[in-house]
Amino acid sequence: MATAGIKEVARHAGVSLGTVSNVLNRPSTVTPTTRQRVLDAIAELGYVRNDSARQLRAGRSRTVAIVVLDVANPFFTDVVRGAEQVVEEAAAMLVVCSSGEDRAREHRHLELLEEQRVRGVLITPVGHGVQPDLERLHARGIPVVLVDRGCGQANRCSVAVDDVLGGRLAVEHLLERGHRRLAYIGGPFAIPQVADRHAGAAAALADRGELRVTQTKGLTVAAGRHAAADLVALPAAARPTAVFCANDLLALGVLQELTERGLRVPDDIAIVGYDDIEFAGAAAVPLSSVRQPREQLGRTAAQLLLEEADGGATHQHRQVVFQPELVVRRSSERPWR
Amino acid sequence: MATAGIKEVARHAGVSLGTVSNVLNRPSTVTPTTRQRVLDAIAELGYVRNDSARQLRAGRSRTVAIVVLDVANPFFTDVVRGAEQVVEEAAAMLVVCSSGEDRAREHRHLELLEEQRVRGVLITPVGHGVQPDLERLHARGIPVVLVDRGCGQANRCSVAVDDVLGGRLAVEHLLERGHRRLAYIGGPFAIPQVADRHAGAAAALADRGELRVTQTKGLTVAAGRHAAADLVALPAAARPTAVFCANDLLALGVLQELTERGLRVPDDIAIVGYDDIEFAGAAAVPLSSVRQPREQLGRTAAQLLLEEADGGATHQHRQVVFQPELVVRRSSERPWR
DNA sequence: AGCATGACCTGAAACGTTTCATAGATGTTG
DNA sequence: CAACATCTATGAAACGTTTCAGGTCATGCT
Repeated sequence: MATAGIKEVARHAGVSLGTVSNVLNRPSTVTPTTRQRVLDAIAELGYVRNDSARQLRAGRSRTVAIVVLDVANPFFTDVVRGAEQVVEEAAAMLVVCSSGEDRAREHRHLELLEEQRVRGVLITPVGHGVQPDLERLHARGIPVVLVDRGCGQANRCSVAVDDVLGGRLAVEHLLERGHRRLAYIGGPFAIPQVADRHAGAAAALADRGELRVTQTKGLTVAAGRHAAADLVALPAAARPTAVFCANDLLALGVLQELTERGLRVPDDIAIVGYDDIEFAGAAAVPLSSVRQPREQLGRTAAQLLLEEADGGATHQHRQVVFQPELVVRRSSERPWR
Repeated sequence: MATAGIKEVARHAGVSLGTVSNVLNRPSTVTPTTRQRVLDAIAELGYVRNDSARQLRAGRSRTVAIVVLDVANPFFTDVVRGAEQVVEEAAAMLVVCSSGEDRAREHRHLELLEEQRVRGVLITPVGHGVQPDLERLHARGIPVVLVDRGCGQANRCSVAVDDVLGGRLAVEHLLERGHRRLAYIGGPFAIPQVADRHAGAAAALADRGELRVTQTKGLTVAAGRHAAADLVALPAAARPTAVFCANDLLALGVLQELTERGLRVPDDIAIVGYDDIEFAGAAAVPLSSVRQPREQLGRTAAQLLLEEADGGATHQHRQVVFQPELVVRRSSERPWR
């Protein structure tokens, strides 16, 4: 099934190689008659461009890559959707790779992408130190945009969401509803998001109330149930009246455990989660949650990337920080008492 | 930043072009001394293979594509994860495209993939009729494996899950728990999955009970709440004692609405969902659900694809059908009455 | 008629690999 | 020592495009 090339098309249409190429790439420079003859030949032979050859000649490809921590994580799938929109608009192709939080896999992916001479890479890197892989890509002229990670230096573009602000929004809302004994559930604190959300919460609270911190081992429903069990065990007078969770999964776990142990949400304890995943609004008690502009994160990242890829030297690196937004639902709606 | 090629490496190491290529592709045929010299040169120049050139020469690429209906759908993300495992094991790359249920986008993706001369395509096609696009790919020698769609003809590989069996499992479970008045909630019936699950349910029930069917407009939480409202309106004596939903989202909606209207699950009404999404087990009342082997679907599809791509003429097309599995949780656990 | 202009088309060169027939060197055998 | 086998290394050819410096020809101008 070895496919016909431009050469055969040319012979078939009785024109030269260059003319066929012109029909394909600069149709206006070819006489309508000739053009039609070529197009007919193309249709007849079922000719399909060979992208490898085209790229080889061009020196770079028309694909953009996005490397996420986990393809199955709803946060990233939304980011991917956003990026997809922009990339497709630019007639390019988005390839999605997932590192699975594994440095080695991330490395392998980046190697392959480099061999493919991709136009650019959107990435949420594993870990936070220096990123020799990314430095190398950049040095090779492949633009890199950090996603959901700020970057200290100004030598790169990045898009992120202000997690400190997110924490602040949640706590300000709870204060405003009259809560004074709050709890923060989240962990491990090595994850910057977890630490930032806490920092924002603590700062907002200042000395207007107390914040009980429960560190969890992960951001899962199970961890949430576990942490909630501690709260239940407290004497009612000392028990926080509202819980802010680093994540909706934790919040769902907390909700589940509290309900099961006979505490009512929001009557006995209010809950605010983070991420506003699809199921936050569909929970037994619809969850208040801090929403991140996920698709927009992806769109903006892709825009910055294409801008850098096309703009070349004139490009100014930018660090974009989005603001999260609090979505209030039943789990924290009513004023306390 | 135009990168050094094999040629520069050769000059730098004082050997010929072919030798460098040999070091890269058949290291054993090169003397250790020479090999080392070449490797040093490669390291020093920061040489990186150019995949376009390699592919051009080879005539085919090392990437496999998967085209799904929606990247953000948990079902597909799991399928992708499965496929990823197999493809990466084969030192190939998986590119994920999403058609967004849109024929035109699907078409565009397939065109691009064809231009890239991908090694093969895993696809859940939009719609169900004949697929000229797929025929064309196949005719061009690009293997195509259908995912989550059986295929009548035997001229293709496919992997799917037996939805009729899934419906049967759910209803048999409910019968066994003593339920006799059942409801099926799902729609639109134009979706084969919805129709098949219903068919299985109806067949399993036969004349052992009655099945009230409520058609929904979609498979969403909102649709579930809406459908549940109808049930609540029924006089208690006529009300089904158990509901089987075509989908977990529907089931979550039903659960939410029933709870809100004062009906207890599972005491007043039992629920069985379908898909066993992550949140099924984390719902207010953990949901029983029919689980599909999603990752395995992806793995098997990828295996079939690679087999076809490598096996060439000797390849036998296969239609694999997996069996779903019922996961019983609190929403339907207890015997009725 | 002579010439410049433009419109259209041509074909060779280059992109960076891999492959393969062959040359050269070294070792082995009778 | 000749003949032969084995092991390494060589460099030209080919893969399918795009680009670009020209070539050809009709047209309009002087």
